Amino acid sequence: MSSPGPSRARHRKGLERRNELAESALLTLGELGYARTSLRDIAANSPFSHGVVHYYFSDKTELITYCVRYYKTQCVTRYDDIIAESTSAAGLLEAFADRLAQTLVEDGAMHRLWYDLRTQAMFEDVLRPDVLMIDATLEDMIWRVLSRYAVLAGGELGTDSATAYAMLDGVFERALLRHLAGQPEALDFLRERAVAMLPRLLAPAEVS
Amino acid sequence: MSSPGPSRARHRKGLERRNELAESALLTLGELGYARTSLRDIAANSPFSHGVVHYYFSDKTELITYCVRYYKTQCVTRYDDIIAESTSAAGLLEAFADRLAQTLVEDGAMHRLWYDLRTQAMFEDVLRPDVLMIDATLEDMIWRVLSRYAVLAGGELGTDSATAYAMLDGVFERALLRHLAGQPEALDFLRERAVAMLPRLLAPAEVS
DNA sequence: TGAACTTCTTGACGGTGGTCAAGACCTTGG
DNA sequence: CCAAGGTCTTGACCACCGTCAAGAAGTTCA
Repeated sequence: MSSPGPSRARHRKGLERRNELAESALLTLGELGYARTSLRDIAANSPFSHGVVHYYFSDKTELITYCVRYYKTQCVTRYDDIIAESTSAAGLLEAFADRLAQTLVEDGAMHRLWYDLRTQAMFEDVLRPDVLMIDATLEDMIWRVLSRYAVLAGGELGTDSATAYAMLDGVFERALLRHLAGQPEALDFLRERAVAMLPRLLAPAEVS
Repeated sequence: MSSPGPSRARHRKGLERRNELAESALLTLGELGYARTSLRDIAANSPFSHGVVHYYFSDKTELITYCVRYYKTQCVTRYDDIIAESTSAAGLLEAFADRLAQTLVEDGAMHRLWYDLRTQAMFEDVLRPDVLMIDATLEDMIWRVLSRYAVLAGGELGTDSATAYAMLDGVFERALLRHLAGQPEALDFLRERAVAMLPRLLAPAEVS
């Protein structure tokens, strides 16, 4: 055989390299965006040269989709400690809002990359399965927070997880854009709106 | 002077050509997305050749930003007739939800282009001013619907326009992605969630 | 040590994209 | 009719990108 083949590289310590490349790629993608990131850019921000990508990945899209899947592992447990440690509804509300604002600042590049990939999935079919899978995972993550909040607040949730996640995500996406645009009030907006939104997602006591 | 200069082309009937090119460009952009659309693609979907773009636009980014601004004129009045014609809260709710679902299907390409551009604005500074301006316009558009709904429902609005727009936009964006992914239930999801959301944006009578 | 295999680098190829310039085509006014 | 200027096409340029192949460098094991 002239080439070792990607199936070979997939085993052994090649998996470490794949993850290593994925991490470098995610950093570059978060900085430049999906469209402007080339394989040479990714390799330049890694300890390797540009040719090595085709040793561990057969295709550029395979690298991207692998990165997308790898990205998921970085964010699924972002609020789980808050869920476990909070003992009151107000405390969870505060901690959740703070964590939202914190990750928006610290992981801003990753978040905008996620929005970029999710939007590209509207154009490219190949990205859709992975994007929808991650979106469902994020939805579950938020739903766990809300469920815990409902228990602590002593109420029932009046919304499904899809709607709750979509609404919260819309607020977060807006805050991210404003924050990246240099508007400092975006952080307080996110915090305040998150605090105000969660109680409203509980089922109302009386229906008019 | 060797070239007539873009400032010359900006006057006279050149403005018609600019709009003509912008319309062709928007169609192509909506089909391929911002990243994969080249000037040659745009020209191919227009009555002109690829060189004419640089006669009316100095730069690719100038064409894009012009397109973004031109795009605004297509969507600002999308719900104004509903606002004017509705006579009951329930009627407005129904008409608004139907219109949402209708434009999601009919103008799907334009909507995903809008989300694409808004996301690219997180990476490229040049796009930010226009994107933020259009976002504010859309926010106003939604706010007009909500204000009218509050009047017809005989209540006060319990949210600011930024939050209301962000939440509704999150639901719409989700429905669009699912719709483009071939999930037929996305349309009903959008309709139902819109109908359920608007009443909740009114100020609650009692606070627990 | 040295052969076999894995891993990585280098350099090249075809294709595409933004940009520009030269000239053709068309319109207008004298 | 012709000249002048506006409008558009054609073709080329250079840079960049994905891809691949040939071989160098490193590793493993008898």
